[in-house]
Amino acid sequence: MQKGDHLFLVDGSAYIFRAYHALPPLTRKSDGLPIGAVSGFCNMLWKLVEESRETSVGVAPTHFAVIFDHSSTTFRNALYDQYKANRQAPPEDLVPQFAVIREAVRAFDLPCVEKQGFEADDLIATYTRLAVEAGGDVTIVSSDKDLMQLVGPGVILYDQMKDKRLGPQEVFEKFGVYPEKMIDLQALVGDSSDNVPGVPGIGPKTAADLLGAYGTLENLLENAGEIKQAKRRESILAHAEQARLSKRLVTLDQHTPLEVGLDDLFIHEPDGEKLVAFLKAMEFTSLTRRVTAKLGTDASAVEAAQVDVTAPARGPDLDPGGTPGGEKTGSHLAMTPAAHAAERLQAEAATPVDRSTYETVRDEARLEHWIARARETGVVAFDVETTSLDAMRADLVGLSLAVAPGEAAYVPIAHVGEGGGDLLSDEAAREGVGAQIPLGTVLDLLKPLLEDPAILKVAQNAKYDYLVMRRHGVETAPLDDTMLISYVLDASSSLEGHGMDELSERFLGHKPISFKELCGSGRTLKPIAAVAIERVSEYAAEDADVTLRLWRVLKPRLAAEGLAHVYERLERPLVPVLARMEERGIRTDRQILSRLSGRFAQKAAGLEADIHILAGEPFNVGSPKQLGEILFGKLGLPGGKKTKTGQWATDARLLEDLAAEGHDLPRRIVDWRQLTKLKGTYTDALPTYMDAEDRIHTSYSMASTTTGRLSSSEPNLQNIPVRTEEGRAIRTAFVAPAGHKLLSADYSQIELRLLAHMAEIPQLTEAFRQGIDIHAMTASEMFGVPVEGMPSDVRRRAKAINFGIVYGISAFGLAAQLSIPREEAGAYIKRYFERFPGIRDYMDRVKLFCRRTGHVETLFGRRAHYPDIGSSNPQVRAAVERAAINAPIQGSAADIIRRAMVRMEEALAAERLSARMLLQVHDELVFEVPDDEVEATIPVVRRVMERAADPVVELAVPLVVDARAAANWDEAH
DNA sequence: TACAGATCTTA
DNA sequence: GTAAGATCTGTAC
Repeated sequence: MQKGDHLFLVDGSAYIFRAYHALPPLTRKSDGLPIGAVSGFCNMLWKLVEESRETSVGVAPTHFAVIFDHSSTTFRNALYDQYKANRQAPPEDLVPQFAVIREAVRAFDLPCVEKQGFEADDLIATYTRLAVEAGGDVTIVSSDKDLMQLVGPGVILYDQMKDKRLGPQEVFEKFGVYPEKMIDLQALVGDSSDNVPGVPGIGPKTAADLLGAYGTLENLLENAGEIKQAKRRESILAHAEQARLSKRLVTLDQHTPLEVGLDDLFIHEPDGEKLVAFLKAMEFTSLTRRVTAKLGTDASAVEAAQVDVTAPARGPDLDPGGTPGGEKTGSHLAMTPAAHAAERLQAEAATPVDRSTYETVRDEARLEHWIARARETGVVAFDVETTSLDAMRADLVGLSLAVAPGEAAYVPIAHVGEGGGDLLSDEAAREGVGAQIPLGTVLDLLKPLLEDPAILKVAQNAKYDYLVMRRHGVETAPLDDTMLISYVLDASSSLEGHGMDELSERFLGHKPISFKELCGSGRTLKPIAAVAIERVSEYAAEDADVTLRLWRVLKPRLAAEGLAHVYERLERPLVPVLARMEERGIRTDRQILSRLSGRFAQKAAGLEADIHILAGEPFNVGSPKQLGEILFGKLGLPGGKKTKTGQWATDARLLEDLAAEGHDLPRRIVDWRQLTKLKGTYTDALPTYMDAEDRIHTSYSMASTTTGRLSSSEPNLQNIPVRTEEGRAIRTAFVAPAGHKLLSADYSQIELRLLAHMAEIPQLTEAFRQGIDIHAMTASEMFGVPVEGMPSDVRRRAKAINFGIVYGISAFGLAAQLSIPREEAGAYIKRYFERFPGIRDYMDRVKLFCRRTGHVETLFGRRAHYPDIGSSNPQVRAAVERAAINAPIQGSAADIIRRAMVRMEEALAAERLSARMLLQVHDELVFEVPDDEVEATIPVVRRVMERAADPVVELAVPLVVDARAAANWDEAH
């Protein structure tokens, strides 16, 4: 929160009573649930959100919260036991609506705040103070006079019913005192509805007069003897202490401990589908119509949500809270998400993991028992044990299940004797390990459970388990992934990763058996199938148990921290999409790679011989250490620099500079390195990944970058060469099979476009709208050179600066990139910021936000945490700041292509196209398309990609996608 | 055998 | 100047 921000605080409890009384009583839904107040509440909230957005109410909110009362007992009861003692119980038909209204607020994707032991007014007072201190403005949506004491500079009260705004002047007109005197006035007048006594015989008018004359309550009480009117004087003298007590009762607590921070109230677009699902469930047809019209959600495509207030469960895929048959968790519906999450963490951390209770399932009856238990709880954590870390090559060895914390089992399937079984027949190998249910039977029994839409399956790194099960004919769904939940919550460069062992130690305080402890490593590595079943059972069941416990701790945090949208829209649905891409793989031409390897080897050998002659002795060219000795020691070449570790630096840029000075040796070393790199990393290595159909299956990691990008490994298909001609030759080996083409579609300048949008730079936005060459435009702005006939070097420099901006530019880095003095680079940057001052403002805003909150956010709300942003080491801090500046840009682009990928399969299917997505390379998607569908596919792919930000973010710049199809990746790209 | 550092590939 | 992963070398264990 900062200057210019605007916080809206809705007094939810007052809202409820107004909605209830404003509507005809006994409005009921078809199933009999009374929903009059819910309806009124939703209408008012929608109207408020919509109107405030259109700024007719005043300034549009940047932060928003709905605040509720949480309990009847507060610190005021300790002061005065009669406080609110004569409050009447709420009407009977209103009671069940309270929980539904909290659901409504969540459906609107608005933060819903309440705290045990505190009144809504105190929370409102605290948020108001914090917002004002941060320099922001506040609109309190309420007409309660108790809140008038908060009105002041930047703080107003808004009465939605009357459409009236109350500032200090309006308060004075109404009560005869300015807001800062409201507390004293209330102390004198009292409040019969809250049982605040006040001073008998003193009403608002008298109180205002007295305060006008005496200034403050305390001054009045001290000098009450001077009051002329006898009755008034005696009453005040007699009730002075009562007035002081009343003052304490009506004074709002501006220092309530908060569980939801001010910055967590940052507003974002409502999730149309979630909201419509709720409204449909409530049968609010006219509001549904208005909402869909506004948000562009297709109501017919959305199913009504399950909102059931009679049972604590809300359906397993929405909430890991009350599961039917699970232990009592309290009526969490009445809790804030944050309180719920905190309670969960405490509960799980307090329950130790006990491996001795796990069961090894060796017959069908017991397996059926576990399946039945899973059906009772509605949630099951599972984990597959296999022969390989590579999901595409892995065979099932066993499988574990957990249905409740501490209630877990392992189902051995393909364990063999201690010898390993390599030389034995299956049957002989399985001797002596005890009974195991045959694989086919296990699958037959588990398939209905794993595919049951009503049973939530939880896994750690679910893509792996999903893929293994899919290869065994099981389409696991719905699926939650603890690794991805952790990633969404805590993506950070300095925090460790999201592996299960790590998460378990962090959140449960428990260290699970590691794979290494179970199977050894290196020379001692033993196939898991050959490890004693009882030991594997403990290990595997523990993994499922821990996964379930982690899920119970982490899942509620998503809602509490406003990250449910990121998880539900950008992570969860991508799991099966990526799994299928990995499963398909891409066809590769072994011959092309082999020919290239030969050519590279020959050329490298020739260069190596030359190098040895020029060096005067044979040495290992691949050793930078030996090379440095030769170049800068023996031959005494100039320009020797040291690396961090004191070795001679021999990187390509340095060698290029030497070559430019006319030295033969460095040139050849650069060439040799390129060839051996291409050979070693690509042409030699790629064939080892090919399967029987000559296809290569990469593995995507969804949780290993701080920004939200994917990464690819084994092999990495996101760094296949493209810049040099020899490198590009490798791309010709990635081919489409007979009758097909490869289609490559990539976003043009997506990061710069997003920068233009996010920083709101008019020149850049306009240039993108008109389709102007952005680097030439930048050069023209900076150097005053007309775009027509611009020298290529001028454009090149501008291009480097544009890239630099996205990377959080430094003079040092730009100087290195352009091989110019640092002073010159610094001058460029200065000039750039003069021409585009909005960029500097934007960067400052991002840094400030990060400093305040410890994180930055993408357009879609994904967070990247930078705990070291406040480092006292200027170099560290500058590096973190650059990362923090880059993350929202890189991350928003990553979010956009994720959205495109999630929507792509359905869009293609809807057009009856059989194109298959194979690869993602950050801003590019590669498809395999039948020859005769290429023409029809291109517009569909482009449309999905170009509209991927809709409807959550309306970009000020167009997204442009270039798409081309060809027989191989090089020609398509 | 395991790990860190240097180097090079991509967006 | 951002974000990744793979390979090779050299050294520590």
